Amino acid sequence: MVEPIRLNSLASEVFDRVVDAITSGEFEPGEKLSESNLARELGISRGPIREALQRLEGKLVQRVPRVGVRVIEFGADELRQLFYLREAMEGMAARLAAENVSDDWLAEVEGMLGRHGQSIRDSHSYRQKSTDEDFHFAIARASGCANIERLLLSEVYYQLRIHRLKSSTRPGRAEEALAEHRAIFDRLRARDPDGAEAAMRAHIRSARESTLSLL
Amino acid sequence: MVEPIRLNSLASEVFDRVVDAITSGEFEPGEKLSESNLARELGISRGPIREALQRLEGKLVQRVPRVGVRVIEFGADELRQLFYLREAMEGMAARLAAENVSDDWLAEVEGMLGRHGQSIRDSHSYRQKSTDEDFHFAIARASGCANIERLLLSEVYYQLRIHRLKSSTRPGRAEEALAEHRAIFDRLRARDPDGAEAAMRAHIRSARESTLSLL
DNA sequence: TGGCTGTCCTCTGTCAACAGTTTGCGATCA
DNA sequence: TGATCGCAAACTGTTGACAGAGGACAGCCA
Repeated sequence: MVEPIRLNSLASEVFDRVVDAITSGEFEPGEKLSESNLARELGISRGPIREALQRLEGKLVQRVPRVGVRVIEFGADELRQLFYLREAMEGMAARLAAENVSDDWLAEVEGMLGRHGQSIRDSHSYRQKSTDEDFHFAIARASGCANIERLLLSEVYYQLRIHRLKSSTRPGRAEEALAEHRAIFDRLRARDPDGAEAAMRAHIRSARESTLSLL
Repeated sequence: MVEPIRLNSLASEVFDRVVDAITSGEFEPGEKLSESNLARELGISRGPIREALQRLEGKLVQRVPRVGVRVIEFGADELRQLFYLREAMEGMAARLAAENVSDDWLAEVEGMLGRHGQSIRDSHSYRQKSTDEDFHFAIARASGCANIERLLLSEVYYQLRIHRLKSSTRPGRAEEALAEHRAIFDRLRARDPDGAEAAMRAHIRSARESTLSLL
């Protein structure tokens, strides 16, 4: 079988690069992103740059008409509101997932949780490396609700990554979070929608408290 | 005080016009929107058109790379998922609003509900004319959560309008909805977050059932 | 007759350039 | 000395043009 030729548009390429640059801290919050400069640095014209920056608007950057685009700034208020949104959407995702999950999915996620436990015992941190390993993303996928999956990815998780860049987690929080994940998983395996939503919302409230108490 | 000069960008103008055209039925679901054609018809270049269409991506249109943009098509599945998202976000909005609302806000919304009641007695329909008169939008505003307000507006309400274009409501649904709105309002006035969220979610589930049963 | 192929036209993705606006800096004046 | 004004540079919003890809249609071959 022949490999299909991957013809990413320049705009998508720029989009990915800017997301990486922002979520890795290369571009700092509040920093101005000039279309002309980016175009010069990347060696392309301003069109694709404009397109990529516009796709990021409201997610990772803010635009001021006739002035330009800056990396979003993140205060305690914004962070709290982000957790509210997350609680609402992920709670619903967990509810829907509880109605949908297959035995295969449960087995896979159980393995993931086992690896997470091992990782914590090794390093006492709980940083997910890839989205495939992300428990929350797995539930969003399993919800079968394309809207929720898309919005969580594009509106919530990107912004969360910005915050995680410059904040540490409370000692012991990793173990707590894993225990809460196991509680959610337990309700998913029991196919208990109410319980799954309640467990997920409790988990996210707990993460919110833990995060905000450190500011 | 001098009125600030309103200098809308062409892209915003096009955005508004395309939203109107789609939500009013001038552009039908599935119809292809050609950048070149729109540019010719509106007498401007393709840049602002591209920008406007891109802002609508995922909301009212879908883009296929190298092919173009079509008006989003709306099946029963998509509609159900839209109601799930709505239930999650508006439920949370009602909860937050119950913690935030001022007496002034309550008085204003009580007046709005009174007008809605009158409108139903007159015409037996429950079509909101403007967003200012929209009960749900008022709650989203009152939540004080900018994220939720923005996403409800841009992701949910636009799509709902498409659906309402070509679907009738069950006889008697208007009265039901108003009664449910009053129940939500009652919990808001009592500053009861749990009750407000529960009432809102019950209302949206009820709307979902009523809507889907007609397909 | 049915499917494949080549051609033409239109459209999207990208680029380079122009006009008007914002911003920063230096000069001017009280 | 401090604030204001004017100018120049840089940037955004917009335009028109070009290259390559997709789609329609007619002609060709089995």
